[in-house]
This record gives sequence, structure tokens and C-alpha cells, in this order.
Amino acid sequence: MKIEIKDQYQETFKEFLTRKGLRVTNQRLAIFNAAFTCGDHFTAEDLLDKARNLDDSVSRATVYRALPLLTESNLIREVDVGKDYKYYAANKDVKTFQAQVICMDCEKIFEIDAPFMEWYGKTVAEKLLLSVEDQRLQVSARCDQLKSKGSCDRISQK
Amino acid sequence: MKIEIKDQYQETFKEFLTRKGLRVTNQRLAIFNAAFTCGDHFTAEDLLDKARNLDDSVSRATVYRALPLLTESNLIREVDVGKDYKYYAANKDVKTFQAQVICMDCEKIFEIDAPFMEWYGKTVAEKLLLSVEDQRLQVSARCDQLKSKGSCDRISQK
DNA sequence: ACTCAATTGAGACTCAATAACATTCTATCG
DNA sequence: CGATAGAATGTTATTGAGTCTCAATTGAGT
Repeated sequence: MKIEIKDQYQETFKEFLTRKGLRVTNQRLAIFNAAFTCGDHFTAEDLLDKARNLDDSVSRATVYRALPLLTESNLIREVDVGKDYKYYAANKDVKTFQAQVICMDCEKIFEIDAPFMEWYGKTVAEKLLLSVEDQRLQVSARCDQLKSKGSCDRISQK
Repeated sequence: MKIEIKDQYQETFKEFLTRKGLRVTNQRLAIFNAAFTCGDHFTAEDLLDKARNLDDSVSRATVYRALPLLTESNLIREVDVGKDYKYYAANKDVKTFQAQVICMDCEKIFEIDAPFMEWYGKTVAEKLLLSVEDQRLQVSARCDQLKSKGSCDRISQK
């Protein structure tokens, strides 16, 4: 069943490419499939590794070239955590606006539904006569309390 | 009068340094003063230029070493605009939580009071048993409509 | 199958930020 | 007040994510 859903998204990706006059290549499909089998949040480098498992000819440059296509087609989204590298996440079935809560110790990312925020950000921006493209509520936190519960697994290594 | 206020902040900075057993150096003071005479939002490189006007011995490394001290002492704040470099702003008299609205065309940054957000972000994080360190609401927008009003002065150059 | 533009991989490159290290300078103590 | 320890500095090299170049390859319409 999970496979069927992924294939459906893959179809969307193929349609997106052809509609834009772009080619459906093995590398692009490998990168797409990697994005949809990566864990929740992944970096470009994570994606490169995963994609190379599916097609070992995939290069770093191609991953970076594919990422804008995947975001433009709304299949993945950027998750900016204020570090000097970006995270991404597959848009599997996200409907509502989400706030991102990032643990500064273990870099774990929680995404929490926050539908009210979407309206709020728009209101703020439109007061300035700006047209909203994107918005994010980011909360930097520490999971001291979580450690005792075993939910904070990583110690900041990157 | 403006000078008096700045001197007051400078005193805070000096106290911060000595309280932490750090030294009050010319370079650190030059960087502090530069931060408080830069425009609204500045990059590390902007700060280096301004600081060198006050003390031409200031090096890039020292600026990068001073920035965490200035943020830790709450005299400046990071303003992350999702680019690959960071902006900073002096905390002159900001009391309330502010949302950041960034024009994707001209890179102009608007900071808008959004006191409600502070409560909201905390609520979200504390549901996860996380202790909040910092939070930001960032809205990416385009100022097409502003251009006609002449408020969008820069065309993306960086 | 043929063709040609789109796409690719390899590697050079950019640029913000950091690290290493020998030298300089601050603040304290005698 | 001058000596001293070690904090801070500038210089230079380095990192690392992301971008660019270009010759070689490949997809897809014919």
C-alpha cells in the first residue's frame, strides 16, 4: 500500500517533468525515490547517499539540480533550521501549515500542525502590501526533559 | 541622546565580558560600536567594514568570534532569512516578539510586532516537553505591489 | 535507428564561516 | 609600576555546502 502511494507521487513527478518539457531520467527517478524512502528529514548529502543506493551513477550536482524540481513540483519541502545547510522533507500527506520545533542539542525536528499561523503570517504581510510566498514558524528548544524519557537519541555531532 | 543610550549598552557589554572573565579589548568595542551604528540589518561582512572604520586592525576572524558574544549578551540578534549567510540586528529597544517579513526580490527585511506569537510558539514546544530557547516567524514575500509605490528600492544583486 | 538538445558526472570553483598557531596585549599580582 | 600568564588577536589555511563549466552521454520525437 505504501508503495502504491509512492508510485502515485512518482507519476505526479513524471507529469511535472514532461509538462515542463524536461526529461524523465533514471537519475531523477532515483533521487525522487530516495527522497520518499529517506527518513523524515534529510539533507542534500543524505539524499545523495540514498539515491546512489538506487543508481550509483547519481552525482552530487544532479542531486542539487533535482532538488529545485522536487520543491517546485511540491513533492518535497525545504525545512530551514537556521544551520548552514538545509533539510528537506517529503510532502507525503501534509495539508496544514506546520510549525517546526528543533532541538538545539540533538537536532531532532518536530513538525506540529499550526493552522492558525498561516492566516496570521498572511495578515501581517498583507498589511505591508506584500504577497506571501512562504512562511515558517521555527522554535529552537532544548529537550533536557526529553532525555530522561529517551526521546532525544542524538548528541549533536554535525 | 542617542549616544548616551549606546554608551549604556556598551556598559552592558563590558559588564558581560568581565562577568564571564573575558577581556575588554579595543577590537571588541569597535565591533560593538559598529553593530550599533550599522543600519537596521547587517551581515558579518558589513560589520567587518564598519568596525574597520573605527579600528583598522579588526580582522574577519575577530568579528566572527565577537558575534556569539554579542548575541549571547542579548545586544544583537540573528535574523535568518534563509540565505546562505546570516543577517544580524542590534537590539536597541525591542521588547515584543517580532515576525520577520522578507521580500524575496529586494531582500528588504521588515520586522513587525507579533506578541501573540511568543505565547503560541511556547505553547507548541511545551506540549513536546521542550524548553524554548528562541523562536521566529518568517514570512517570505514579494513586493510587486510595493514597487509601484517606490518602497522596493533594491533589485536582488547578492 | 537517427538526431540534437537536454542532461549528466567530474572536478574546479565560490564564499561564508572556522581552525591553527605564532604574536600581541590585557588585567592582575607582586 | 613593571612583570607575567594566558586570553585575544591577525594571518593564513581550511572546511563544507552549494554552484558552475564543459565535454561526454542519453532521452525521446522523428
